[in-house]
Amino acid sequence: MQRNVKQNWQQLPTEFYTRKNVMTIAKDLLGKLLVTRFDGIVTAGRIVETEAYNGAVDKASHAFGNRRTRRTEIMFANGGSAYVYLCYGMHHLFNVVTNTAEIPHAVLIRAIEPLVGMETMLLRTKKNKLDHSITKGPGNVSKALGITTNHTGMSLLKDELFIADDGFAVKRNMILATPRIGVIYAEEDALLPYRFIMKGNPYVSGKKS
DNA sequence: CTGACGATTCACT
DNA sequence: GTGAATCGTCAGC
Repeated sequence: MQRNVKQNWQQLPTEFYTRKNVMTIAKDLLGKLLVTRFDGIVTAGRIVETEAYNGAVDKASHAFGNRRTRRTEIMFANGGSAYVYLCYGMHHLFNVVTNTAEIPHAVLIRAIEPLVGMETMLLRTKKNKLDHSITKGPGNVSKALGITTNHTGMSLLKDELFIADDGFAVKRNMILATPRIGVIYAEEDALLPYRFIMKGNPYVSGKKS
């Protein structure tokens, strides 16, 4: 499998995550690499779809109204940690905690384009063919990269689970902002353009292949 | 302790 | 387009 892979990427520093505007961070995460190195096995992909969750004032956020529970506690930590939770009893959704302590911002990574460790991704997802479905949608991203709720709270500044910049340049006209997926319960906040996608990328979730 | 439900996915009509 | 799978979390009693 993938061991000792050459790293021409630079891990994002804490200052990337502690910024105050979560929509800006969600946009800046497009084009970056989400990397896992569990048991020495590297898998990575380029982020092509994200969603911002704007903390206490966002009805779509688990931390709306500063609601603190065992599950959401990590969102109140300083930026740069993982928030992973179980959705529908079977899907592990990976989020990046942002802003400083006590401000529960987060960015959901909804899709990546596989770059490193595709064989491992195929094993984890029990697929035998590398098609777009392997990392399209937040549940599939976590499955392919081996991320589970056991990783919630993990620091993104260490070397098991992190995000990196490989110099890939994302131009403004490559990005599209849309309403978020699956948050109709959020009433007026459901329509906010807090979802960011790389225009035309085949790994972006939603309609068409 | 109990029940309702979800930041989803996939197979099937 | 519709519905099942599947279980941790959380509000309410």
